[in-house]
Amino acid sequence: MKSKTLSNIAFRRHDHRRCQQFLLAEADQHCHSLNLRLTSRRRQVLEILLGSHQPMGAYDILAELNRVDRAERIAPPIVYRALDFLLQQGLIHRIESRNAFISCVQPGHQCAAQFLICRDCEQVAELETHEQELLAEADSLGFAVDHSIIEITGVCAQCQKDG
Amino acid sequence: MKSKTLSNIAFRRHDHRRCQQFLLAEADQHCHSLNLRLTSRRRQVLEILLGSHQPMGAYDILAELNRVDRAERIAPPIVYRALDFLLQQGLIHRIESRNAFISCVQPGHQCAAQFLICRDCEQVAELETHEQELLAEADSLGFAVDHSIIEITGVCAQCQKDG
DNA sequence: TTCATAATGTTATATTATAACGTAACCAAA
DNA sequence: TTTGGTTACGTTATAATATAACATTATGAA
Repeated sequence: MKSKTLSNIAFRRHDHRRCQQFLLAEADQHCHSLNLRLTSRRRQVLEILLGSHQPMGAYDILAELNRVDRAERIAPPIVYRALDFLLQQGLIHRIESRNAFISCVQPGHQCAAQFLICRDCEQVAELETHEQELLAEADSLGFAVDHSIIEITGVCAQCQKDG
Repeated sequence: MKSKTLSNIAFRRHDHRRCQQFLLAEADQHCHSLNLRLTSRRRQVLEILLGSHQPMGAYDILAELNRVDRAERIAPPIVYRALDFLLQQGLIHRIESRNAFISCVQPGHQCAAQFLICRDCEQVAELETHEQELLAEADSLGFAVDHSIIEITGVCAQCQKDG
């Protein structure tokens, strides 16, 4: 239990709206500084994810878009393209074991993230710890790492109490 | 780089047939000792996966079943059920980031496995290392771990040479 | 043999994701 | 300010992955 940065926002109280605004501003700045376009669609999808702090499926996001914008009938590729962009920029993560997406609580930190996923309340906590050992190990095998996925499923403290 | 057990079978030469026979025998024994039935369907699916040492999609397995058994027309649920059984017994793993399945090279070792996935040759190496720190961390948050997924994507040494 | 259970088989359908192609917005250079 | 290249968006259709629901068959204990 050495250097540990815990960001288990999902499992704590916090000022949701404020957090959301802060992360949106960070996203704006990130894209602006790289001369990338955080278009209204992309921003809209990011806002939806930020409004949740829980993983959402692509089709959940789609439904939300269509709920808000009742005139249009938005189709899957639009959502998937926005998600791809946000993933590439490290503004969101994909939870592989859930086919779902969640906003990143620490954009710009290289986002080699780890998740604790409660199978009861479905909340997800994002950790940011030393995975150096693991990566060093890959390295010692001559394996050039692009991307790592660490997803730990179980039952969170709250659900254990409630259960 | 402390205690390391490397089983990157995919990235080494080995006697494939012998390895396959050994793992099948282990599976038989495992199920027998727990009074579980490694039925012919389950065994058939395991054999297909053992014959590959690479991840296969459920529909790849399905196609293989239908290729072998030309009389029948096997449907998806049959494959998924066999896969579920084999997963529960820790005889195979699911690679979440690929929607694919691969035989476990160390059945019975609790199988908290980690994978190095080459995005070039698509080979997968299974590591078995200390993920104790990570699990200890989850524990320190009061999180009761069921299952952990660690999947690292990149380029293997061989493909770096070839590339 | 009979019954309960577990496993398999079958049909239909749900869920997740992408291919392919056309249109609109953006922006730099003429 | 047009032109043309590029990037993003929109649309239709369909591919790939997975499961629900229910019928049938096999297994094994009473």
